Amino acid sequence: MAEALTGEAILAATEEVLRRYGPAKATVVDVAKALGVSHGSVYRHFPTKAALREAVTRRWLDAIHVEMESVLDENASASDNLRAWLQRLFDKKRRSHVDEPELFATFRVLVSESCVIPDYHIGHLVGQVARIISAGVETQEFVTDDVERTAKAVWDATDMFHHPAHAQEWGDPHIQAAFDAVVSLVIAGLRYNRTPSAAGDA
Amino acid sequence: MAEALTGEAILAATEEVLRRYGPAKATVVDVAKALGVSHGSVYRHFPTKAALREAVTRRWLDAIHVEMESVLDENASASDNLRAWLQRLFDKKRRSHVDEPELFATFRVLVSESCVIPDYHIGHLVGQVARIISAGVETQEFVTDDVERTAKAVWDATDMFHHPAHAQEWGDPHIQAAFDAVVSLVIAGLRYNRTPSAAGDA
DNA sequence: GGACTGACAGATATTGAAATCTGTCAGTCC
DNA sequence: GGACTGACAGATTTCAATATCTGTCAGTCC
Repeated sequence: MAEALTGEAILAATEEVLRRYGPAKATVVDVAKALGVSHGSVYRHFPTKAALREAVTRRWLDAIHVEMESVLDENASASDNLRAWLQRLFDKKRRSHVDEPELFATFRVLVSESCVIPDYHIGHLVGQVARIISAGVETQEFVTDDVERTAKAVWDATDMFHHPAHAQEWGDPHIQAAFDAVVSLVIAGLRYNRTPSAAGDA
Repeated sequence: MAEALTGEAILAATEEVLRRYGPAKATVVDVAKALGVSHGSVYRHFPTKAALREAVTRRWLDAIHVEMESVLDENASASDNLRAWLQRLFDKKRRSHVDEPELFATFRVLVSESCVIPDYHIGHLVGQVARIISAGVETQEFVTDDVERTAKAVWDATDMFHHPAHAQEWGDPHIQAAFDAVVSLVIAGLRYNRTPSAAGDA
């Protein structure tokens, strides 16, 4: 007998099968075949095909979360940190989409298959934005009375630069200019932001 | 013989067929059947099925453009005008999506089928935003050195409240709060906005 | 003579039978 | 005894035959 079948080995094989066949064709039988076991064995470690795919997706997203953490620079201004963080996220997604379109599409499908994964991913990244904004509020660079709410607004306002539904627009030669314009507008807004109830005054 | 077959009659029949059968099933033969003519006659007025669909779509979008014009109030502040305009657009799209999901989906498909229609639609609406911002700059309510560029940034920043790709999120009970937060952030940014080259200073 | 028809060729969509896949579980093997 | 197998039922997918649709055009009708 070879080494024992581990959840980790199954995850690696699943990712490989997904890369090779894409999300529509990758089957549990393929994964088992790649591992040289029967597909019944895979079900001993993961209750369903959906759970297996979700585990692969979560592992992939966690790597992105860690990478994004490393962008923050304690010595930089909050504006610069926010701009650099957003730029890094945009660059990562855009490059992934341009350089490996099939792989990008595969993970796009995987993320959208799950009900909890998108919330998990977005919640984590908005949390990072909130930390940047919070630091800016402490240095009085930014003004806001609700950091969480404002972080979500920044996330939403930059949506077209991270939401995969807009991936096709990321190839446009003017996309970087559009990104710069939105981020400048958002950062200007953070310097003097009010809640809607107080924002009507001219 | 009945009255002569007009382009207008064909457009009306096409819209009716699209409403009834949806974009995937609606055929030129159906349109001809609805008009009591052979499908060859339809091709005397429109060179292709795509051209026919595009004409229907353009007529539909033009009605929206006219409606949006009527939101502007010369006596209101630029902030109020911008907020009201964006809110109206959001309400229109959201209601259309919630009240008549099939019809909304149909026109969503029609718009995405054409290469020129989306640019036509977005160009027109961004032009209206530019006029609102321009008025705000004249009254010194807003600050920007490039109205067109800023108008596009406002459009992009509010993307998730008008782009049909986000329609499914419009049913979320918190969506209005998210809208308010983004619009407040954007309007705050318009009051003190700079180009990226000058935006790095803290 | 100009608006319309209807048959046609090639392209596209539909359908249902056959193949494959998911998830289960009694049984095998060390 | 616990990890694994492989046959199985029901659900899903594939594929090729069949039907329909698009766009054309010679011919019909007023």
